[in-house]
Amino acid sequence: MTTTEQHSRRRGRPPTGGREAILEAALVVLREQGIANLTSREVAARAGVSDASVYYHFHDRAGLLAAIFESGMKPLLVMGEQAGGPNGPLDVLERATASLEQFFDEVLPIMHAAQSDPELKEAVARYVELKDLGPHKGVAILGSYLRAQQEAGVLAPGFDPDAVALLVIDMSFARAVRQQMHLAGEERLPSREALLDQIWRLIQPA
Amino acid sequence: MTTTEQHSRRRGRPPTGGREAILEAALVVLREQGIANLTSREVAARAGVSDASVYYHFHDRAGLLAAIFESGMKPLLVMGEQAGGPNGPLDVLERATASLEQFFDEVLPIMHAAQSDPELKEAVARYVELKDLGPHKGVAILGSYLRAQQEAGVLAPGFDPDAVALLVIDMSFARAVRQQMHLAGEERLPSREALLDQIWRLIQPA
DNA sequence: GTCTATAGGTTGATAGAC
DNA sequence: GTCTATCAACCTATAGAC
Repeated sequence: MTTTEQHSRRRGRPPTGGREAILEAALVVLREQGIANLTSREVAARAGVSDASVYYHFHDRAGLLAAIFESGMKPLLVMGEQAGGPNGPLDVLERATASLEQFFDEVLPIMHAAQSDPELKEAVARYVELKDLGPHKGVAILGSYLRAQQEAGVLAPGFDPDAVALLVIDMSFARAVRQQMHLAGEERLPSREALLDQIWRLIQPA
Repeated sequence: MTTTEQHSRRRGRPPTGGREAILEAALVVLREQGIANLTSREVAARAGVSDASVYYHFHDRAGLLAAIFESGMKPLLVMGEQAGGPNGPLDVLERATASLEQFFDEVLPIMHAAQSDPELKEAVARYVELKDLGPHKGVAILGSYLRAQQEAGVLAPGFDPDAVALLVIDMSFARAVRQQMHLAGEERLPSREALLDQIWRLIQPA
Protein backbone atom coordinates (compact mmCIF):
# COMPACT_ATOMS: atom_id res chain seq x y z
CA MET A 1 0.00 0.00 0.00
CA THR A 2 1.97 2.98 -1.19
CA THR A 3 -1.05 5.20 -1.67
CA THR A 4 -1.16 8.00 0.85
CA GLU A 5 -4.59 7.83 2.43
CA GLN A 6 -4.12 10.57 4.99
CA HIS A 7 -6.69 13.02 3.66
CA SER A 8 -9.66 11.15 2.18
CA ARG A 9 -10.65 13.68 -0.44
CA ARG A 10 -13.42 11.74 -2.14
CA ARG A 11 -13.56 8.10 -1.18
CA GLY A 12 -10.57 5.82 -1.49
CA ARG A 13 -9.50 7.36 -4.75
CA PRO A 14 -5.84 8.34 -5.23
CA PRO A 15 -5.42 12.13 -5.13
CA THR A 16 -3.95 12.27 -8.62
CA GLY A 17 -6.11 9.70 -10.34
CA GLY A 18 -8.00 12.36 -12.21
CA ARG A 19 -7.52 10.92 -15.63
CA GLU A 20 -8.73 7.47 -14.69
CA ALA A 21 -11.66 8.92 -12.77
CA ILE A 22 -12.71 10.91 -15.80
CA LEU A 23 -12.38 7.92 -18.09
CA GLU A 24 -14.37 5.72 -15.75
CA ALA A 25 -17.09 8.31 -15.36
CA ALA A 26 -17.23 8.82 -19.11
CA LEU A 27 -17.77 5.12 -19.69
CA VAL A 28 -20.55 5.10 -17.11
CA VAL A 29 -22.23 8.12 -18.66
CA LEU A 30 -21.92 6.61 -22.10
CA ARG A 31 -23.60 3.39 -21.00
CA GLU A 32 -26.32 5.05 -18.98
CA GLN A 33 -27.11 8.21 -20.90
CA GLY A 34 -25.79 7.49 -24.36
CA ILE A 35 -23.45 9.72 -26.30
CA ALA A 36 -26.18 12.33 -26.71
CA ASN A 37 -25.70 13.39 -23.08
CA LEU A 38 -21.98 12.79 -22.93
CA THR A 39 -20.79 16.33 -22.25
CA SER A 40 -17.60 17.45 -20.62
CA ARG A 41 -19.63 18.96 -17.81
CA GLU A 42 -21.58 15.80 -17.12
CA VAL A 43 -18.47 13.66 -17.15
CA ALA A 44 -16.57 16.08 -14.96
CA ALA A 45 -19.39 16.21 -12.42
CA ARG A 46 -19.57 12.43 -12.24
CA ALA A 47 -15.84 12.12 -11.86
CA GLY A 48 -15.88 14.72 -9.10
CA VAL A 49 -13.48 17.00 -10.95
CA SER A 50 -13.71 20.30 -12.72
CA ASP A 51 -14.78 20.77 -16.28
CA ALA A 52 -11.39 22.14 -17.25
CA SER A 53 -9.67 19.00 -15.99
CA VAL A 54 -11.25 17.06 -18.79
CA TYR A 55 -9.65 19.32 -21.35
CA TYR A 56 -6.35 19.26 -19.55
CA HIS A 57 -6.17 15.47 -19.77
CA PHE A 58 -7.78 14.89 -23.16
CA HIS A 59 -7.29 18.20 -24.97
CA ASP A 60 -10.73 18.20 -26.58
CA ARG A 61 -13.92 16.24 -26.85
CA ALA A 62 -12.61 14.11 -29.69
CA GLY A 63 -9.63 13.17 -27.55
CA LEU A 64 -11.91 12.14 -24.74
CA LEU A 65 -14.06 10.06 -27.04
CA ALA A 66 -11.01 8.40 -28.53
CA ALA A 67 -9.77 7.54 -25.05
CA ILE A 68 -13.18 6.21 -24.06
CA PHE A 69 -13.23 4.10 -27.16
CA GLU A 70 -9.75 2.70 -26.64
CA SER A 71 -10.49 1.98 -23.02
CA GLY A 72 -13.85 0.41 -23.75
CA MET A 73 -12.45 -1.80 -26.45
CA LYS A 74 -9.92 -3.44 -24.18
CA PRO A 75 -12.19 -6.42 -23.54
CA LEU A 76 -11.55 -7.32 -27.15
CA LEU A 77 -7.80 -7.45 -26.72
CA VAL A 78 -7.90 -9.93 -23.88
CA MET A 79 -10.37 -12.22 -25.59
CA GLY A 80 -9.63 -15.61 -26.99
CA GLU A 81 -7.84 -17.25 -24.10
CA GLN A 82 -10.42 -19.70 -22.89
CA ALA A 83 -11.01 -21.28 -26.31
CA GLY A 84 -8.64 -24.17 -25.73
CA GLY A 85 -10.17 -25.60 -22.60
CA PRO A 86 -10.03 -29.25 -21.66
CA ASN A 87 -13.80 -29.62 -22.09
CA GLY A 88 -15.82 -31.00 -24.94
CA PRO A 89 -17.02 -29.01 -27.95
CA LEU A 90 -20.53 -28.52 -26.61
CA ASP A 91 -19.15 -27.06 -23.41
CA VAL A 92 -16.75 -24.87 -25.35
CA LEU A 93 -19.60 -23.64 -27.50
CA GLU A 94 -21.69 -22.72 -24.50
CA ARG A 95 -18.85 -20.93 -22.78
CA ALA A 96 -17.91 -19.17 -26.00
CA THR A 97 -21.40 -17.81 -26.56
CA ALA A 98 -21.63 -16.71 -22.95
CA SER A 99 -18.41 -14.73 -23.09
CA LEU A 100 -19.20 -13.41 -26.53
CA GLU A 101 -22.50 -12.06 -25.27
CA GLN A 102 -20.85 -10.47 -22.28
CA PHE A 103 -18.19 -8.96 -24.47
CA PHE A 104 -20.70 -7.48 -26.90
CA ASP A 105 -22.69 -6.22 -23.97
CA GLU A 106 -19.70 -4.18 -22.88
CA VAL A 107 -18.66 -2.92 -26.28
CA LEU A 108 -22.11 -2.24 -27.73
CA PRO A 109 -22.58 1.24 -26.22
CA ILE A 110 -19.38 2.32 -27.89
CA MET A 111 -20.36 0.80 -31.19
CA HIS A 112 -23.68 2.58 -31.05
CA ALA A 113 -22.05 5.85 -30.14
CA ALA A 114 -19.59 5.47 -33.00
CA GLN A 115 -22.38 4.93 -35.50
CA SER A 116 -24.07 8.14 -34.44
CA ASP A 117 -21.16 10.31 -35.55
CA PRO A 118 -19.29 9.86 -38.86
CA GLU A 119 -16.00 11.03 -37.41
CA LEU A 120 -16.15 8.52 -34.61
CA LYS A 121 -17.27 5.90 -37.05
CA GLU A 122 -14.14 6.33 -39.13
CA ALA A 123 -11.97 6.47 -36.03
CA VAL A 124 -13.37 3.15 -34.88
CA ALA A 125 -12.86 1.59 -38.29
CA ARG A 126 -9.24 2.74 -38.36
CA TYR A 127 -8.59 1.57 -34.82
CA VAL A 128 -10.04 -1.84 -35.55
CA GLU A 129 -7.92 -2.07 -38.67
CA LEU A 130 -4.78 -0.90 -36.87
CA LYS A 131 -5.08 -3.33 -34.00
CA ASP A 132 -6.27 -6.04 -36.35
CA LEU A 133 -9.39 -6.57 -34.28
CA GLY A 134 -12.73 -7.24 -35.87
CA PRO A 135 -14.93 -10.25 -36.45
CA HIS A 136 -12.34 -12.20 -38.42
CA LYS A 137 -10.33 -12.46 -35.23
CA GLY A 138 -13.14 -14.22 -33.43
CA VAL A 139 -13.77 -16.37 -36.46
CA ALA A 140 -10.12 -17.36 -36.55
CA ILE A 141 -10.10 -18.35 -32.89
CA LEU A 142 -13.37 -20.24 -32.74
CA GLY A 143 -13.04 -21.55 -36.29
CA SER A 144 -9.61 -23.03 -35.77
CA TYR A 145 -10.80 -24.76 -32.64
CA LEU A 146 -13.71 -26.27 -34.50
CA ARG A 147 -11.44 -27.28 -37.36
CA ALA A 148 -9.04 -28.98 -34.99
CA GLN A 149 -11.83 -30.93 -33.35
CA GLN A 150 -13.14 -31.78 -36.77
CA GLU A 151 -9.81 -33.08 -38.01
CA ALA A 152 -9.39 -35.04 -34.80
CA GLY A 153 -12.63 -36.82 -35.60
CA VAL A 154 -14.43 -35.43 -32.58
CA LEU A 155 -16.83 -33.47 -34.75
CA ALA A 156 -18.58 -34.22 -38.03
CA PRO A 157 -16.46 -33.99 -41.18
CA GLY A 158 -18.90 -32.11 -43.40
CA PHE A 159 -19.27 -28.63 -41.94
CA ASP A 160 -17.33 -25.42 -42.60
CA PRO A 161 -15.61 -24.47 -39.31
CA ASP A 162 -15.24 -20.77 -40.09
CA ALA A 163 -18.80 -20.41 -41.29
CA VAL A 164 -20.15 -22.13 -38.19
CA ALA A 165 -17.92 -19.93 -36.04
CA LEU A 166 -19.32 -16.81 -37.67
CA LEU A 167 -22.86 -18.09 -37.21
CA VAL A 168 -22.19 -18.49 -33.50
CA ILE A 169 -20.64 -15.03 -33.25
CA ASP A 170 -23.48 -13.41 -35.17
CA MET A 171 -26.02 -15.14 -33.00
CA SER A 172 -24.30 -13.92 -29.84
CA PHE A 173 -24.05 -10.42 -31.24
CA ALA A 174 -27.71 -10.25 -32.14
CA ARG A 175 -28.69 -11.61 -28.75
CA ALA A 176 -26.63 -8.96 -26.99
CA VAL A 177 -28.21 -6.23 -29.09
CA ARG A 178 -31.72 -7.48 -28.34
CA GLN A 179 -30.90 -7.65 -24.65
CA GLN A 180 -29.73 -4.05 -24.57
CA MET A 181 -32.74 -2.81 -26.50
CA HIS A 182 -34.93 -4.75 -24.09
CA LEU A 183 -37.76 -5.07 -26.55
CA ALA A 184 -40.98 -6.77 -25.62
CA GLY A 185 -41.53 -10.34 -26.78
CA GLU A 186 -38.00 -11.46 -26.04
CA GLU A 187 -39.37 -14.41 -24.10
CA ARG A 188 -41.23 -15.59 -27.16
CA LEU A 189 -37.99 -16.01 -29.06
CA PRO A 190 -36.09 -19.29 -29.22
CA SER A 191 -33.64 -19.44 -26.32
CA ARG A 192 -29.91 -19.56 -26.55
CA GLU A 193 -30.08 -23.25 -25.80
CA ALA A 194 -32.47 -23.77 -28.70
CA LEU A 195 -30.11 -21.93 -31.02
CA LEU A 196 -27.06 -23.80 -29.80
CA ASP A 197 -28.98 -27.04 -30.27
CA GLN A 198 -29.21 -26.33 -33.97
CA ILE A 199 -25.52 -25.52 -34.15
CA TRP A 200 -24.83 -28.73 -32.36
CA ARG A 201 -26.95 -30.69 -34.82
CA LEU A 202 -24.75 -29.16 -37.48
CA ILE A 203 -21.41 -30.24 -36.10
CA GLN A 204 -22.10 -33.35 -34.06
CA PRO A 205 -20.58 -36.58 -35.34
CA ALA A 206 -22.84 -39.13 -36.97
CA MET B 1 -52.63 12.90 -61.71
CA THR B 2 -54.30 15.44 -59.51
CA THR B 3 -51.12 17.21 -58.47
CA THR B 4 -50.89 20.69 -59.95
CA GLU B 5 -47.49 20.93 -61.63
CA GLN B 6 -47.82 24.41 -63.12
CA HIS B 7 -45.08 26.21 -61.23
CA SER B 8 -42.05 23.99 -60.59
CA ARG B 9 -40.77 25.58 -57.40
CA ARG B 10 -37.97 23.14 -56.58
CA ARG B 11 -38.07 20.15 -58.86
CA GLY B 12 -41.18 18.06 -59.15
CA ARG B 13 -42.03 18.59 -55.51
CA PRO B 14 -45.52 19.74 -54.53
CA PRO B 15 -45.51 23.35 -53.33
CA THR B 16 -46.87 22.47 -49.92
CA GLY B 17 -44.91 19.28 -49.30
CA GLY B 18 -42.89 20.88 -46.57
CA ARG B 19 -43.54 18.21 -44.02
CA GLU B 20 -42.49 15.40 -46.32
CA ALA B 21 -39.46 17.35 -47.49
CA ILE B 22 -38.34 17.85 -43.92
CA LEU B 23 -38.88 14.21 -43.06
CA GLU B 24 -36.99 13.05 -46.12
CA ALA B 25 -34.13 15.42 -45.42
CA ALA B 26 -34.04 14.33 -41.80
CA LEU B 27 -33.70 10.69 -42.80
CA VAL B 28 -30.89 11.57 -45.19
CA VAL B 29 -29.08 13.58 -42.55
CA LEU B 30 -29.53 10.80 -40.03
CA ARG B 31 -28.01 8.23 -42.39
CA GLU B 32 -25.17 10.43 -43.57
CA GLN B 33 -24.25 12.47 -40.52
CA GLY B 34 -25.65 10.48 -37.64
CA ILE B 35 -27.88 11.81 -34.92
CA ALA B 36 -25.04 13.87 -33.50
CA ASN B 37 -25.39 16.34 -36.36
CA LEU B 38 -29.15 16.08 -36.70
CA THR B 39 -30.11 19.65 -35.85
CA SER B 40 -33.19 21.55 -36.91
CA ARG B 41 -30.96 23.92 -38.85
CA GLU B 42 -29.23 21.19 -40.80
CA VAL B 43 -32.48 19.44 -41.61
CA ALA B 44 -34.19 22.67 -42.59
CA ALA B 45 -31.31 23.67 -44.85
CA ARG B 46 -31.35 20.30 -46.59
CA ALA B 47 -35.09 20.40 -47.03
CA GLY B 48 -34.84 23.89 -48.47
CA VAL B 49 -37.11 25.34 -45.83
CA SER B 50 -36.72 27.59 -42.86
CA ASP B 51 -35.69 26.49 -39.42
CA ALA B 52 -39.02 27.52 -37.96
CA SER B 53 -40.91 25.32 -40.38
CA VAL B 54 -39.49 22.28 -38.67
CA TYR B 55 -41.02 23.38 -35.39
CA TYR B 56 -44.27 24.27 -37.04
CA HIS B 57 -44.66 20.74 -38.38
CA PHE B 58 -43.18 18.73 -35.55
CA HIS B 59 -43.52 20.97 -32.52
CA ASP B 60 -40.13 20.14 -31.07
CA ARG B 61 -37.05 18.09 -31.64
CA ALA B 62 -38.53 15.06 -29.93
CA GLY B 63 -41.52 15.26 -32.24
CA LEU B 64 -39.24 15.34 -35.25
CA LEU B 65 -37.26 12.37 -34.00
CA ALA B 66 -40.45 10.43 -33.34
CA ALA B 67 -41.65 11.17 -36.85
CA ILE B 68 -38.31 10.17 -38.32
CA PHE B 69 -38.44 6.96 -36.38
CA GLU B 70 -41.99 6.12 -37.40
CA SER B 71 -41.22 6.95 -41.00
CA GLY B 72 -37.99 5.00 -41.02
CA MET B 73 -39.59 1.96 -39.47
CA LYS B 74 -42.16 1.60 -42.23
CA PRO B 75 -40.06 -0.97 -44.07
CA LEU B 76 -40.83 -3.26 -41.18
CA LEU B 77 -44.58 -2.96 -41.60
CA VAL B 78 -44.55 -4.03 -45.23
CA MET B 79 -42.26 -6.98 -44.64
CA GLY B 80 -43.22 -10.59 -44.85
CA GLU B 81 -45.08 -10.75 -48.13
CA GLN B 82 -42.63 -12.59 -50.31
CA ALA B 83 -42.18 -15.49 -47.92
CA GLY B 84 -44.70 -17.75 -49.63
CA GLY B 85 -43.19 -17.78 -53.08
CA PRO B 86 -43.54 -20.70 -55.47
CA ASN B 87 -39.81 -21.43 -55.29
CA GLY B 88 -37.93 -24.03 -53.31
CA PRO B 89 -36.64 -23.58 -49.76
CA LEU B 90 -33.10 -22.76 -50.79
CA ASP B 91 -34.35 -20.01 -53.05
CA VAL B 92 -36.65 -18.70 -50.34
CA LEU B 93 -33.76 -18.67 -47.89
CA GLU B 94 -31.57 -16.70 -50.25
CA ARG B 95 -34.29 -14.19 -51.01
CA ALA B 96 -35.17 -13.90 -47.33
CA THR B 97 -31.61 -13.12 -46.28
CA ALA B 98 -31.28 -10.62 -49.11
CA SER B 99 -34.39 -8.68 -48.11
CA LEU B 100 -33.55 -9.00 -44.43
CA GLU B 101 -30.16 -7.45 -45.02
CA GLN B 102 -31.68 -4.64 -47.06
CA PHE B 103 -34.29 -4.05 -44.40
CA PHE B 104 -31.73 -3.88 -41.59
CA ASP B 105 -29.62 -1.63 -43.74
CA GLU B 106 -32.48 0.85 -43.83
CA VAL B 107 -33.48 0.61 -40.20
CA LEU B 108 -30.02 0.42 -38.65
CA PRO B 109 -29.29 4.16 -38.57
CA ILE B 110 -32.45 4.65 -36.56
CA MET B 111 -31.63 1.81 -34.21
CA HIS B 112 -28.20 3.27 -33.62
CA ALA B 113 -29.62 6.72 -33.04
CA ALA B 114 -32.13 5.31 -30.60
CA GLN B 115 -29.44 3.59 -28.60
CA SER B 116 -27.52 6.82 -28.23
CA ASP B 117 -30.30 8.51 -26.30
CA PRO B 118 -32.24 6.86 -23.45
CA GLU B 119 -35.46 8.71 -24.24
CA LEU B 120 -35.41 7.59 -27.84
CA LYS B 121 -34.49 4.12 -26.72
CA GLU B 122 -37.60 3.84 -24.63
CA ALA B 123 -39.73 5.37 -27.36
CA VAL B 124 -38.49 2.75 -29.79
CA ALA B 125 -39.16 -0.05 -27.34
CA ARG B 126 -42.70 1.18 -26.75
CA TYR B 127 -43.38 1.63 -30.44
CA VAL B 128 -42.14 -1.84 -31.25
CA GLU B 129 -44.33 -3.23 -28.49
CA LEU B 130 -47.37 -1.23 -29.59
CA LYS B 131 -47.17 -2.24 -33.23
CA ASP B 132 -46.15 -5.74 -32.26
CA LEU B 133 -43.05 -5.54 -34.38
CA GLY B 134 -39.77 -7.01 -33.28
CA PRO B 135 -37.76 -10.10 -34.05
CA HIS B 136 -40.48 -12.56 -33.06
CA LYS B 137 -42.47 -11.30 -36.04
CA GLY B 138 -39.75 -12.30 -38.45
CA VAL B 139 -39.28 -15.57 -36.63
CA ALA B 140 -42.99 -16.28 -36.93
CA ILE B 141 -43.03 -15.63 -40.67
CA LEU B 142 -39.85 -17.46 -41.64
CA GLY B 143 -40.32 -20.13 -38.99
CA SER B 144 -43.83 -21.05 -40.04
CA TYR B 145 -42.69 -21.34 -43.62
CA LEU B 146 -39.89 -23.67 -42.62
CA ARG B 147 -42.25 -25.66 -40.43
CA ALA B 148 -44.74 -26.05 -43.28
CA GLN B 149 -42.03 -27.29 -45.62
CA GLN B 150 -40.81 -29.58 -42.92
CA GLU B 151 -44.23 -31.10 -42.31
CA ALA B 152 -44.73 -31.47 -46.03
CA GLY B 153 -41.61 -33.58 -46.11
CA VAL B 154 -39.67 -31.18 -48.30
CA LEU B 155 -37.20 -30.46 -45.51
CA ALA B 156 -35.53 -32.61 -42.89
CA PRO B 157 -37.66 -33.63 -39.91
CA GLY B 158 -35.16 -33.03 -37.13
CA PHE B 159 -34.56 -29.27 -36.97
CA ASP B 160 -36.33 -26.56 -34.96
CA PRO B 161 -37.96 -24.21 -37.51
CA ASP B 162 -38.12 -21.17 -35.23
CA ALA B 163 -34.56 -21.54 -34.03
CA VAL B 164 -33.27 -21.85 -37.58
CA ALA B 165 -35.34 -18.83 -38.57
CA LEU B 166 -33.78 -16.80 -35.78
CA LEU B 167 -30.32 -17.95 -36.80
CA VAL B 168 -30.97 -16.71 -40.32
CA ILE B 169 -32.31 -13.39 -39.05
CA ASP B 170 -29.40 -12.91 -36.65
CA MET B 171 -26.93 -13.68 -39.38
CA SER B 172 -28.54 -11.14 -41.71
CA PHE B 173 -28.61 -8.57 -38.94
CA ALA B 174 -24.96 -9.00 -38.12
CA ARG B 175 -24.02 -8.86 -41.78
CA ALA B 176 -25.92 -5.59 -42.21
CA VAL B 177 -24.19 -4.11 -39.17
CA ARG B 178 -20.77 -5.12 -40.43
CA GLN B 179 -21.52 -3.68 -43.84
CA GLN B 180 -22.48 -0.31 -42.37
CA MET B 181 -19.44 -0.18 -40.13
CA HIS B 182 -17.31 -1.05 -43.17
CA LEU B 183 -14.56 -2.54 -41.11
CA ALA B 184 -11.44 -3.85 -42.72
CA GLY B 185 -11.09 -7.59 -43.19
CA GLU B 186 -14.67 -8.09 -44.28
CA GLU B 187 -13.45 -10.02 -47.31
CA ARG B 188 -11.68 -12.50 -45.06
CA LEU B 189 -14.98 -13.51 -43.48
CA PRO B 190 -17.08 -16.42 -44.71
CA SER B 191 -19.48 -15.19 -47.37
CA ARG B 192 -23.24 -15.19 -47.14
CA GLU B 193 -23.26 -18.21 -49.42
CA ALA B 194 -20.95 -20.05 -47.03
CA LEU B 195 -23.23 -19.24 -44.12
CA LEU B 196 -26.37 -20.22 -45.99
CA ASP B 197 -24.63 -23.44 -46.97
CA GLN B 198 -24.41 -24.40 -43.32
CA ILE B 199 -28.06 -23.52 -42.75
CA TRP B 200 -28.92 -25.63 -45.74
CA ARG B 201 -26.95 -28.55 -44.38
CA LEU B 202 -29.08 -28.16 -41.29
CA ILE B 203 -32.46 -28.37 -42.96
CA GLN B 204 -31.92 -30.37 -46.13
CA PRO B 205 -33.65 -33.75 -46.33
CA ALA B 206 -31.55 -36.85 -45.96
C1' DG C 1 -47.57 27.54 -44.08
C1' DT C 2 -43.48 29.87 -44.45
C1' DC C 3 -40.44 33.38 -43.38
C1' DT C 4 -36.98 36.64 -40.40
C1' DA C 5 -35.31 37.80 -36.06
C1' DT C 6 -34.17 36.80 -31.67
C1' DA C 7 -34.50 35.16 -26.87
C1' DG C 8 -32.62 31.80 -23.69
C1' DG C 9 -29.95 27.96 -22.63
C1' DT C 10 -26.15 24.62 -23.19
C1' DT C 11 -21.71 23.29 -24.72
C1' DG C 12 -16.77 23.19 -26.13
C1' DA C 13 -12.76 25.33 -25.09
C1' DT C 14 -9.45 28.87 -23.00
C1' DA C 15 -7.10 32.06 -19.51
C1' DG C 16 -5.01 32.59 -15.49
C1' DA C 17 -4.68 31.90 -10.34
C1' DC C 18 -3.34 28.41 -6.98
C1' DG D 1 -2.85 19.11 -11.95
C1' DT D 2 -6.77 21.30 -10.50
C1' DC D 3 -9.63 25.06 -9.89
C1' DT D 4 -12.92 29.42 -11.02
C1' DA D 5 -14.50 32.40 -14.37
C1' DT D 6 -15.52 33.34 -18.80
C1' DC D 7 -16.22 33.53 -24.02
C1' DA D 8 -17.81 32.36 -28.45
C1' DA D 9 -20.50 29.22 -30.96
C1' DC D 10 -24.30 26.61 -31.48
C1' DC D 11 -28.85 24.86 -30.61
C1' DT D 12 -33.87 24.68 -29.39
C1' DA D 13 -37.81 27.14 -29.43
C1' DT D 14 -40.83 31.24 -29.85
C1' DA D 15 -42.88 35.76 -31.65
C1' DG D 16 -44.76 38.07 -35.07
C1' DA D 17 -44.96 39.63 -40.06
C1' DC D 18 -46.40 38.03 -44.63
